[in-house]
Amino acid sequence: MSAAREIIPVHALKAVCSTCSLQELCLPLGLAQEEMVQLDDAINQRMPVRRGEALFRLGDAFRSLYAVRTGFFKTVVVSEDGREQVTGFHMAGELMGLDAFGTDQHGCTAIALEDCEVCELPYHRLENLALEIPALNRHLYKLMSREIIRDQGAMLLLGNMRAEERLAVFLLNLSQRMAARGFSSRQFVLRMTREEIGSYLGMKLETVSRTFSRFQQDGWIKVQGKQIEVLDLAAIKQLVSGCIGLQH
Amino acid sequence: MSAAREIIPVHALKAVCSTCSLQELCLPLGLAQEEMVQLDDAINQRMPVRRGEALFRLGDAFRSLYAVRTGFFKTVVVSEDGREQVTGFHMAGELMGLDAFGTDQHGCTAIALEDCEVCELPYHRLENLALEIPALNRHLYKLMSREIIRDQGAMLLLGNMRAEERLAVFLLNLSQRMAARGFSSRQFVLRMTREEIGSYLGMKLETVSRTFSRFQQDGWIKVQGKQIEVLDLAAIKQLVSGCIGLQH
DNA sequence: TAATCGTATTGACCTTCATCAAGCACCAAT
DNA sequence: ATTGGTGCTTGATGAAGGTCAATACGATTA
Repeated sequence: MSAAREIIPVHALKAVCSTCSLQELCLPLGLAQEEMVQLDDAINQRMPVRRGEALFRLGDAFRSLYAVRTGFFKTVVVSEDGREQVTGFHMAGELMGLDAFGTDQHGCTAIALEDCEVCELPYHRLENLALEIPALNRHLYKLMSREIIRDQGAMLLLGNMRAEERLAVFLLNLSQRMAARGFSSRQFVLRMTREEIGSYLGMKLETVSRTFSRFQQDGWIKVQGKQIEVLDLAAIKQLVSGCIGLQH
Repeated sequence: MSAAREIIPVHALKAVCSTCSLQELCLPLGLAQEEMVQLDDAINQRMPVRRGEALFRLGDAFRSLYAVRTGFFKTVVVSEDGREQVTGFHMAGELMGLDAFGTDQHGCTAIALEDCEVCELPYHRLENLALEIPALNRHLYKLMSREIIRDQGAMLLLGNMRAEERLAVFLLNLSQRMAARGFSSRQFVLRMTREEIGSYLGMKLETVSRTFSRFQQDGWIKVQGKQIEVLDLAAIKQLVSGCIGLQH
């Protein structure tokens, strides 16, 4: 990304929400054409983030929301003694920073799990625009409440489900989100380590590994390191039937 | 709701945020006097809810936010097969329904754990008012992001902590919230059952009970059914030092 | 006062998962 | 090709907490 980027004239970086393929998954969902053009003006485009880098850190001053354009992020909360909990994984079209929206500090740390590109949405511009465009304001409410519901689903998962069920929910959720972006829902690459999956699901990396192996023995999936192939979707769904999932 | 409410003249139910003692904990926090009067107009006052009744249910059409005036609520999510997860406990000054704000359906069920009174904040009025009063709009953002952070704290708790730590965090959190409302932080009555505590903390009611007993043996608290007395706050804080808490 | 129902406590036992440990696979850098 | 690093797999063992069950308590109603 980087090298070529310097050459592109600034105006070419503008006006993108209105033509962006991620519209339907992202912030401008449901805006009228002219409103979307207004939104374009409020956005800083195509900020690259390299693998391993933090886009923002817990405690940083909150200035902007970020939308993932390409790549994959994790968000984490770190406790004083260093224990780390992954609070979510974020892919193209998803917003990060909502947990700080309207406050002055970020509430988590966002780290790129591969080379990424994000759109920056400066808070003050977004706020002003939202006051002018009721549909946008309402959409922001909606995105935040969706985030709350998603977290509550995760609480249910962490509080009530066994290791097998957790991992099944995780796989299904990932598979659905891949499908929503036009990728295969049967075959995909995990961008995160076993340890990160474990942290998110409240189990140890060894248990994640063992559970993957068991799913493979049962013929439900094929695992080769980070490469996952779903062989028996029905069986996995069966396992989690009756559980509330991790919607996104 | 019922009997007594019909008799009270409507004007007597109005104009309260501006004089309500819960201001500092509730929605109008930080509003100017005149803005608060505008808010008064948008609010329906003093809706009673009897113990055991649902204020709203998961799937109900979302029409209003509710602020607890007096009493104590739990919110729960129910999975298809009937498993129930308590997602939060709510006391005076706290808002319920934020997880549905801007959407059309409630995302959880709110049940009164004792006889309660709530203020109803109809969504359409609140939305219109927020578009007029930027400070109110921003405060709504802030309340929602605080809810997200609270849930993420709960995820950390459910994913990383042992039973003792969870219960300690729970007690400390409750104690602080009592103090913030002018009640004793050393002595209070649990409004919820052991099973509800367990559901919230991701453990079984027997484990809750055993852990309470152990705390009592250690001389940290005195338990008599629902009556709790905190004897050694420092010891409890020590136990959770290094854990991210359940802020509220 | 007794009877009943929901709630709480406590014990005995068992399952699940964490922990500790060893070895392997893969990639990057020299 | 060799070395080192990081991440993954798998096994053996133990601890934490779940499950089942018996009993007690406490509030409400008969």
